[in-house]
Amino acid sequence: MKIADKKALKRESIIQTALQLFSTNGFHRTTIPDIATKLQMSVGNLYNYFSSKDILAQEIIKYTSEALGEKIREVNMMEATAEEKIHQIVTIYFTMAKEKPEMIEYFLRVYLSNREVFSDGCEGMVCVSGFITEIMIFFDDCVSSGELRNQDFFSAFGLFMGYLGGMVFLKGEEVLPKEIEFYIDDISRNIYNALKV
Amino acid sequence: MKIADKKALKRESIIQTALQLFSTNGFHRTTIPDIATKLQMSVGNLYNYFSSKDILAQEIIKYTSEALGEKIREVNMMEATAEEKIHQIVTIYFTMAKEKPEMIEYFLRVYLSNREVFSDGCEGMVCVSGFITEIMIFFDDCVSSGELRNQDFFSAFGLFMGYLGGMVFLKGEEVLPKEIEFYIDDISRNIYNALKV
Amino acid sequence: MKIADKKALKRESIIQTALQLFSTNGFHRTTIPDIATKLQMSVGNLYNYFSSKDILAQEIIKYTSEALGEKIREVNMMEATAEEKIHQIVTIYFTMAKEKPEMIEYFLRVYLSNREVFSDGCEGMVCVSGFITEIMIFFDDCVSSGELRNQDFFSAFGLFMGYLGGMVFLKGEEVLPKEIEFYIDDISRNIYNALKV
Amino acid sequence: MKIADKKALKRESIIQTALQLFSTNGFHRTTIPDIATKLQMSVGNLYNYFSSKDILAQEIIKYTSEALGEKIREVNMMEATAEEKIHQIVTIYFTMAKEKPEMIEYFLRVYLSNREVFSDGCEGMVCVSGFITEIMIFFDDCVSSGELRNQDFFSAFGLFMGYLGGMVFLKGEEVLPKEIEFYIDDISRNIYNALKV
DNA sequence: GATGAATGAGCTTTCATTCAT
DNA sequence: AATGAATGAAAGCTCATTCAT
Repeated sequence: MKIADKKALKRESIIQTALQLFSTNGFHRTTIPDIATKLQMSVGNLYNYFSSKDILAQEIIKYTSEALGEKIREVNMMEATAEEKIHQIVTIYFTMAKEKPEMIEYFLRVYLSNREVFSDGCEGMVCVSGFITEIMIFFDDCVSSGELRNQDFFSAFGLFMGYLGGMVFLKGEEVLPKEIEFYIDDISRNIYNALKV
Repeated sequence: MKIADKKALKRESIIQTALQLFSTNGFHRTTIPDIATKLQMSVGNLYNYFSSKDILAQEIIKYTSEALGEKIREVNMMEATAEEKIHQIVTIYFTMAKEKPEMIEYFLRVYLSNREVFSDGCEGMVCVSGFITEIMIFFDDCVSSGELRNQDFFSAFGLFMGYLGGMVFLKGEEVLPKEIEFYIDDISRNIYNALKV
Repeated sequence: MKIADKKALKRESIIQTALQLFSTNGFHRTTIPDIATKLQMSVGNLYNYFSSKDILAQEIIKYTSEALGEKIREVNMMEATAEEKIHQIVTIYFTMAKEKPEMIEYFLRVYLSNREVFSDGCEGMVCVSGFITEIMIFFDDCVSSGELRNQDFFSAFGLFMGYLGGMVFLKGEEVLPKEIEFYIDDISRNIYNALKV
Repeated sequence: MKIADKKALKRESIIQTALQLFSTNGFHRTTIPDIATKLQMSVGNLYNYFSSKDILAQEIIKYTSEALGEKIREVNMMEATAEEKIHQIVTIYFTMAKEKPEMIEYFLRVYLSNREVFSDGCEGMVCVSGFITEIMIFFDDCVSSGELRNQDFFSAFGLFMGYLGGMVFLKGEEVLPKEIEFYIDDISRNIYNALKV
């Protein structure tokens, strides 16, 4: 294997390990030595891959945003009604929150919660464009097809993301009386009703 | 003035000053000396009023939750349709986010974002019950009157709070192309459509 | 009651309360507010009686030394053999350690353990002379009567006090397999054998 | 030199410096920056070797206990009568108290005097077992050989340690009219008389 | 590339003491 | 005499980052 490849591989393993630790314990409660220890590498060497803790956090959000965007892209490419697509997206989101929660937790617990960390390098939404772009495509497609009402994108985006994020937050707080999947149908219906023509 | 009153007054002035600093700079970036300096009091004396930084943060969220709950209570007591009430609540929320942003920012940037701080003393939603109770009353009333569909409370609550919180978050990130008031009508309509019978 | 008497009474109640708290929790772990709270008086007023925490500690050791000296004085006035008197003193010491442990604990845990506190005002043994004097009298009497060997006083004093203090320390550490009374006979005998002619 | 060796060496130099400062100035009057400054190292780095001030104090007592036990072990291996061995132990103890006083001072002024510090990690006598074990061996040997009376170990141990410790304490208080060596013969004799058959 | 010892500013919290009332 | 709010220096500890090896 080429050296560049090895480096890329290690880079990704750092991202994944840090993603998990940050999601589980929070950004400030996770130290660079924690991450290095879990990776069985030295702190000094970790700094050869990411020049600061903040930069690492920023790379993780880009990575995560791409990965989530990828999932939505699959939905966008499906032949399906808007209603079905909404149901799909909600299902993906909640299933992920349940089975591989790191990414969504990272969004909620790290990205949204520690804005200082992202203020220099991820201004606006540049580090999450991978994900937002796909939502935008979904919305535009459904407006074009006449299934969803034409309205300001952010009104729709806020509904989608705020709603889903809020539910996962409530789940994290353990205040939801039922398992998160239980809410899929209700919520998909609410979103569809909100946005349909 | 009675001593007890003076103490209560000072207590409240601490809460308000800390609320502002925490909202603006974040919990971890605000130090106890920062708060004391702004209040022109000594660090030690501040600890006579709140026994730790975490406790202070918890008292602030209770205070804030009461204040927001109070606003919603007024809506609950109005004679109005569900649609009008939703519009009212959205208006209140966005107006507050614009004109007195500390409280809503505190919800988003301190309470939701630093769960460790609230995990011991504000488990579940006990410290925000003042606010949640009113939302619950609003929802129950509108279901009883046959205006809103009867569904799991959390499905509705997540929509409301996630949506509104998400929009204010986007505003904070300065990604919204328009002023926040611009979205009031769209969002009220979306929420009403989502929840109506 | 005269004012001076009332003051003396309050002074003594402060001494006794502080004695108990210092013995139980240690000098540094007991705060002036702790003492004031237990006495239901204000810290400011407490300072009207004792001008500093160190001064208070010094007054307590004088008080305690007098009280323990008083007990030994009673033994000194008894008609009894040296062996019997030794047994008496050991019994008094251990009984006290068991039933009213504050004073002996104060000796061990406060006086002996926080020398800085006593270095300015209780140099040498001036604050415990009440107690030492009686031990000295006991020893001189028994030497005069030909029952104990004539030796340097400190050789004898160190034996007595080190031995008894050491046993109570071991008791405090809960390493003694038996109750402290169990050791009275052995220890009295050892001391007597050590000192007899 | 290997890195591990260097680390062990530094660890020991920390122990010795801290031992000296704690003995001289007391545990609470010695700060971590004091120790670091004297060692010409940073506070943070000191914490790489000992995770807290309490842990450091505990490691010192183990180290000290081993060192003192070693000295007693040599006596235990001598061919000598009980009387001679007692004289040896007393001589060792007092010589040490005079010439390298840190260790014994540490026992008296740190270990015995700040029990809170040792209560979590050095319960009972686990951190001083190196020393106690040797005293126990000494005592058992002399009982087996018929030279000392068979009695509860703690009765004998308390005599030894309380007595010697008490004398060194008196020395520290500068109340002894003579140099400490002066008392060796008297005290050895007293101990022997106390314990002999 | 890899190591991990070293740095040191910065944090929260404590508490003896004072003093205006 | 009595109050207790106020002071502020000082402590233990953390951790992102550096750099000699």
